Amino acid sequence: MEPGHWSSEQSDALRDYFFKGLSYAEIGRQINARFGTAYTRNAVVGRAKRLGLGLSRPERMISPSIVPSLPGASAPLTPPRAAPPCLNLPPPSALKPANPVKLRCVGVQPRLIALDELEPGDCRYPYGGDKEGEEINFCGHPRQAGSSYCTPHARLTCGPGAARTAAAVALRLVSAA
DNA sequence: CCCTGATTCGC
DNA sequence: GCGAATCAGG
Repeated sequence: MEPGHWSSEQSDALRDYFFKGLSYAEIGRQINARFGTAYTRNAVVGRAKRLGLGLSRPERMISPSIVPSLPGASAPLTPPRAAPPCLNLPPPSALKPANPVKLRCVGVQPRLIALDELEPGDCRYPYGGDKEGEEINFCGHPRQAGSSYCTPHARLTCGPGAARTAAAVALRLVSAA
């Protein structure tokens, strides 16, 4: 895939991901993973803005700016998501305090390759298998050289004190090509 | 420190 | 038009 020109597929994917609410970085990773491209989040952002997506967004993370809150009378509209009561509050007690391997990788679309279908070079990040006896599938995205995981999962796995050298990053680009 | 989005600037 | 560099906030 020759960079420099966004295909309709990629633009569509970009729109889709963006509309879905994914962040630019996640969109970039997704598109990169799906199309084998190497778009950075900047590229995604720039493309999105030029594409006109920058204007279409009900509300983003823009919080501090113009708050038309007038003192006195200001409640013309009721809160959109006015959930009746707050009864179903899942206190920590009911929830599992231990969240050992809860995936934070939002936006990563695992192919959920079974073990026997898993090919060498596929990311071995486990999906499922939370319960004993359940089948464990794997991410299946192109894994990075020297790692058993793809880029997003490698980031997740190597949180503290993991060997993340600049060479690995460089290799990533090479292997991705 | 990490992340995020948004803009600017050079190609 | 494209993307990296850069800025600015969380």
